[in-house]
Amino acid sequence: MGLLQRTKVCGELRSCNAGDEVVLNGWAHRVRDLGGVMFVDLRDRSGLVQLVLDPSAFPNRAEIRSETCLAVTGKVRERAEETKNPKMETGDVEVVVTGYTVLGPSKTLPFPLNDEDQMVNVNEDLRIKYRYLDLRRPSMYRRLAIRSSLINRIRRHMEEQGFIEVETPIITKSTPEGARDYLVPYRLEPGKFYALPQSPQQYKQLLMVAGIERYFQIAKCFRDESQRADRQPEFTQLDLEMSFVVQEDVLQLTEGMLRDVLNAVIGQFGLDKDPVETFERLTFDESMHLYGCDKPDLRFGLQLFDASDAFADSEFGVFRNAVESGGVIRGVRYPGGAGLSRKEVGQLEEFAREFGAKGLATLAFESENDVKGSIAKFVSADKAAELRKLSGAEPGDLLCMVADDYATANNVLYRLRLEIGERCGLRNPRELKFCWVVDFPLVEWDAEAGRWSPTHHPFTSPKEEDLVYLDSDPGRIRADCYDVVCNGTEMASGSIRIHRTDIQARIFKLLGIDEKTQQDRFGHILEAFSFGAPPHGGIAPGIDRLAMALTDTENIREVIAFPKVGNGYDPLMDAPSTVDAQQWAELGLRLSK
RNA sequence: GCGGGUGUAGCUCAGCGGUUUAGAGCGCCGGCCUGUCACGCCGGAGGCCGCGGGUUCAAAUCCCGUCAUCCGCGCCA
Repeated sequence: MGLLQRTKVCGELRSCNAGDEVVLNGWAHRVRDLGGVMFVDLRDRSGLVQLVLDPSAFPNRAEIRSETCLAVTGKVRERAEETKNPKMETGDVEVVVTGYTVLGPSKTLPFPLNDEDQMVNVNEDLRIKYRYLDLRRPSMYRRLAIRSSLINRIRRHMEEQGFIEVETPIITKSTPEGARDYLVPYRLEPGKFYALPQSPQQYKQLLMVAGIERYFQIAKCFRDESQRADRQPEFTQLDLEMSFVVQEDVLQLTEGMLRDVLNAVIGQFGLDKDPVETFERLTFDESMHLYGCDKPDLRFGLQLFDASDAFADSEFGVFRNAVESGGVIRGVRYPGGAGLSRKEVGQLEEFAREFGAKGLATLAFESENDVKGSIAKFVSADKAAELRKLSGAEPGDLLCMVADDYATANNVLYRLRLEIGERCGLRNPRELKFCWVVDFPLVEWDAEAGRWSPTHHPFTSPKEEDLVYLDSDPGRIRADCYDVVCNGTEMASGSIRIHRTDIQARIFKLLGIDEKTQQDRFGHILEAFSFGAPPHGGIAPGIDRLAMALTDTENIREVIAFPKVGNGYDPLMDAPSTVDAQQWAELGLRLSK
């Protein structure tokens, strides 16, 4: 007997189908055997519908258990009014079963699939080990469907804008700058390795030399670095590159694409999100000054304030010394924080210390002119008024201040601002607040290595007007480099690239990459640029992170079908795994132990 | 590499200022039940308390180590 194939899907059945003879395929989501009558909620990807079985007709009905895969024939019936279930989409009807076939019996499950409340706490490694079960949950299916729609709409939008998708190699060349590479041994010449791409960066620039002009790719990228809640060893980016453009062109195209696509997905799935609006723009310097970081969460204000001048002549030695030695006094306002207990303020200070603060000075505005807190005795009434003006503090607020070098103070206050925003519930969960951060510095000083290192990558174009600082003050050179930030998370990063070999040579020199290294690592691309390279630039938005933002998930694993756990291990496939002796031999490898 | 959390029944958790037989809910097995929709009722099985060592008359509980996992720092051009 062949497969009894469905004529309807579970989730589509309504009162108007009453009387229809139907065949359904799906899984037993819940089973309720009352003795004289048995109910089964049958689930397929469209939803649930209730089956009714007459026990006398089905003596083997006990074989229908949770997650048994079934083919069912039956007749749709409108339920009696008092037995309708308004909580179910299909709750007005039920299917009276005339026959069924068990397509696939199921063992007892390792965790319950029919209780989303309990599922939120199930061990992640267990969920991932049994991902094929985990993905049966409607909430997981929905996330994958949202991701699919996101990717499809991106592809459509990009093609409409004249881009073509080009696949670039997964097995390619190691580039030791930046993240650690995943390496693949080369069988024919032991000791040589391919690498998996950290991004298709060099290929897409070669495609510009190749005259493709508008390239994109839904690209898998690989980085062998330690994970976070929003970082996996392999992830997906919309990689794109354009020729004959300036920074503004890339910004316009990217913003238009993201807004169109995200708003369409929000509409299609009825997501709990307000439409994405025009992106704000901040320079890197502004962002650092106002928010202490290059990825500000703009869902709330609480901009940092700078009280260095106010405390330059302070009686408070710590502050005065900090300013005298070139540091800063910066702070953030904690709305309503004046009411915090001594212990709670201590916890805030502890929090600040974790990120490098030497201490946390606090000043509570109990009322208009009544200040308390760790530095209150050094703050005159005039100073208090000045601070109130600087910080925007109102009665009941607490000011948290840090004296340190600019970078450390910013880092501490960046984290503290987010913490305060969280505690005060200032984030609107419906909001996807996008912004551009532009004008990043080209290079930053790597104290450990004792040299300049690229903020983005070595092909990033410096702003022409800043090239005058190349020899005198490289840290002052700004780049045509830009990030998309949403709700405090970096969503995309891009730049205009260097297409002139003379400028590229000067940048390599600045970065301390000598002639030989240039040839070994980048010879192919440098030569390519000598054959009429067009000006070009691009960007790469992270698909996983966009999917996270849309689905309100805190963890990247929730939007990836088959993720790895924290140490890069895959409990489902049991990878990485050992390989047999012959494979070692073929690759000319042995363990040095 | 570092810091913090967690690890007890198939799942989620309680117990952890040492003590007799380690508990609950869900699930599972058996029985009853004709309108449930987290069905209900009765009964039952199920535990190297992550692993190793130590302290103690006595350890799930205290100490040390170790492994796994989660979150974060470093790292992620």
